[in-house]
Amino acid sequence: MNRCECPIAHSLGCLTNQAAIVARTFFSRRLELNGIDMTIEQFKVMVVLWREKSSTQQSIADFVGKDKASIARLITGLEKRSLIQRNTDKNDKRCNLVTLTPQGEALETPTMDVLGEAIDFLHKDIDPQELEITMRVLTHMCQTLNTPQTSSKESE
Amino acid sequence: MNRCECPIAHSLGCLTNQAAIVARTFFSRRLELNGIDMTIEQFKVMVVLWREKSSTQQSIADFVGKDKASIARLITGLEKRSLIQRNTDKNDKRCNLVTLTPQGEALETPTMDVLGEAIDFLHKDIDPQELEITMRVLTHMCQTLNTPQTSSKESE
DNA sequence: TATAATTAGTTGCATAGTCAACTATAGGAG
DNA sequence: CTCCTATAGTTGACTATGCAACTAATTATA
Repeated sequence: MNRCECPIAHSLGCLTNQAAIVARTFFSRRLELNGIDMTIEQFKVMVVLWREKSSTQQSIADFVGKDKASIARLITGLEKRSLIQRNTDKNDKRCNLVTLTPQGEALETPTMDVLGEAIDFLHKDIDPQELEITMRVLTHMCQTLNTPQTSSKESE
Repeated sequence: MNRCECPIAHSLGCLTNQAAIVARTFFSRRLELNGIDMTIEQFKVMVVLWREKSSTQQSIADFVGKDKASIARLITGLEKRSLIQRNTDKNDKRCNLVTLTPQGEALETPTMDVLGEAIDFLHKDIDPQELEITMRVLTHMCQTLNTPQTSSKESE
């Protein structure tokens, strides 16, 4: 049974959701097939660290758009896999400074290669102009729906 | 910090994911603001039941594209909220026939109204032609990536 | 300076998803 | 009729999410 079979798939909301699920599953399997033991969420955290080298948990949370509790648990998972280290910041003892281990650093190239291949595979038979329009519409969608919905509790 | 800030947001995969998250959050808040105590996943199950009136768990799973374990737990949640009933099928005792309670039926109109409003809000300032292209690209994406990835274990 | 407010992180709770192992039922082959 | 297989559902383990309550550290303020 096709995964796009959802009876309310005729809205952008539902369709993006289905597309996101298949994209996640696809990339996740790609990582697995290439022997990379990393979930997609952990991957996102790693992307931030590969760029920033060192970061607090809160700032990672801001980057990937999740709350600090989720990040704390993801970090714990990455720590178990020995891909990152967590150390208290000496200047601000509230903060943990998250840094890569050598193993974590070593995974950058192979992992980003898998990402590149996955993106190529996905983009290759989409008309460039239509792709561009789609990206624009989705970006617009993120911005529109991200606006707090005047529920008086996110007014700040 | 904007939720589309993910540093790898320049692929369709990542963008769809972000868009899906904001769409889910948006709709979820809409339901909440309208006093409808239902998660999005539960909502999807309800949509199937509003159409089919009665369904086995497996067939719901096929419709919404999740595995039977997920559906079993969603159904349990809906049962706790007294929106559905679970009864063994007399003709095939392996199956549970899931049916709506009066409360579950009564929620159809208000809930679908919220969905309609949410879709209108989302679609209203998107060019119809660009919307159509986007839907087509996303549908194509679902089909392309859904194909088993020749990993020799999904060969059947 | 002492108190209040803010910020970073952790933890518990509820929901959700996948996979795998399991039970019970059903249906087909011999 | 018995055995084998397939199917429906349940449950446990693991990962993930968001919210809220909590601690510890920091900063602002009175």
